[in-house]
Amino acid sequence: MPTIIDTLKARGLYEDQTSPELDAVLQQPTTMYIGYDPSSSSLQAGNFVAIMAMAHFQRAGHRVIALAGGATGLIGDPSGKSAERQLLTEEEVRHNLEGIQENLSRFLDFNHPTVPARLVNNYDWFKDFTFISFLRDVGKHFRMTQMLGKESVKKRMASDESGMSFTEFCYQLLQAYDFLWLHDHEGCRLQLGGSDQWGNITAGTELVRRMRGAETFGLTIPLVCDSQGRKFGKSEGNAVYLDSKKTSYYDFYQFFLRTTDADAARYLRIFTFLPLEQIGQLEEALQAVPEKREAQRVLAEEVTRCVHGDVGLTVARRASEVLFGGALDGLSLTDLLAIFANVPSRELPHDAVVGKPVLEVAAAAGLFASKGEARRMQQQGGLNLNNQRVADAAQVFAAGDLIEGRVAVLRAGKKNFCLVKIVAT
RNA sequence: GGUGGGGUACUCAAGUGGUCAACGAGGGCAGACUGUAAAUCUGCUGGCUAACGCCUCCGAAGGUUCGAGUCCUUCCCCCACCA
Repeated sequence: MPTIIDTLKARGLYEDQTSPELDAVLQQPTTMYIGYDPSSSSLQAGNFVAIMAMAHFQRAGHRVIALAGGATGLIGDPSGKSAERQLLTEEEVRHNLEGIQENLSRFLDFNHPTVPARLVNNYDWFKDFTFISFLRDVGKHFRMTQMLGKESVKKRMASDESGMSFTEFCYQLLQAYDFLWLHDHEGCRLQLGGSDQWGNITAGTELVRRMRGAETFGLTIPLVCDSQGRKFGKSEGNAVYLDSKKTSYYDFYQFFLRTTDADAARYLRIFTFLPLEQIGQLEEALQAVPEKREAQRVLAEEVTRCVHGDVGLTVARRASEVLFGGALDGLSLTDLLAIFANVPSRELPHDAVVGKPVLEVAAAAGLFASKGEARRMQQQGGLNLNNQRVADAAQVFAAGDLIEGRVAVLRAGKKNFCLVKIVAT
């Protein structure tokens, strides 16, 4: 019978493991955990890879624990960072944890009859830990040479401009202790993480071995990049979030729909639960008739449905059809509002819109940061009103441009839409 | 605490008295071509302005000067080594 490791490998979710014996251990249901950084109130598409790996574990009958780094988030992980990072306040972290919990609930079954997922916060076991007892009980088991030998530490020490603070240096102790705590209290034997977490994970297995004489394991998943080698999950310079308040259904769907051919099949394996045979077929279809973009479409639909449900998918799909369909003429106000419910909009008084230059309205609506930016965009032919190019810089917003006297659709470039709604003054 | 090196726009990075809203590269955005792809080509990338131009900007605050990113003083921060 294929193990969870075989599944992960086949889907491109496997990078490395600490010991070959892990394969045998995973023949039995095992408790594993993965840590999330609460530096944002919503998980990003970048966290997606880890979440999928975790979901595969749960589907394979293992017990999964999501660890929110409420305490470690107050310190900051130096791994993969070139510079010291900003510290979050305790309130910020608390707020962010709530959002993360909500995000995770869409992938993990917290009510599973036999192996319900758990969410824990390491602040709970760190908050009453005193510095002295931590040094005595935990610090004793760490050797300086090993700590200094960590890749994340070495890199920073060798850097000309960044260096590293004691606080960040201690991060690995905290993460190692997490593993120990979960081992003791939850019977956790495996930590999963991104490949940049290798050093922190081995610090944990090492600590458990020294203090408890027990063997624990680590498994890393690859850092997913696009075919250009760029880190996955950035769109127009902004991260793609799982929270629809931060990234709309529409933008979320579009992000996946715009996937490059070269990445489509790989993303399908990583980000969906579709059977590998079906993905193989989509891959062939993409070769044969690339312009149909079938693989991208399925990818966008699957992922959007998983994260935002059927409702989110419907909204995103309808908006996409309309926005890439041409003229908006036949649409009623009700339709428009429904379609654009999830697209950025701005409410403006009638007087600030009708009779004003379109450029000014576009800037006021928040489509551009300044009038100058709006002008540049217009000059380059990238400004559209109701899907019609604004060719004249001096064009004035006419009353007739308002659909049913209430809304108008502004667009910058191909894909940045903004709905202007008129409010009564 | 001492010595040396740094802090310039989204990032990297030039710039050592005027020609600097600040070279260059990357990134980003837009247009053309396409398939909402890739590649390619072109343009844009501090604010206000139709434009002339005005304003803000080079870690912070003062100062010298007709004129300062560039010189001086003090302060803050980062890095390395030493104590």
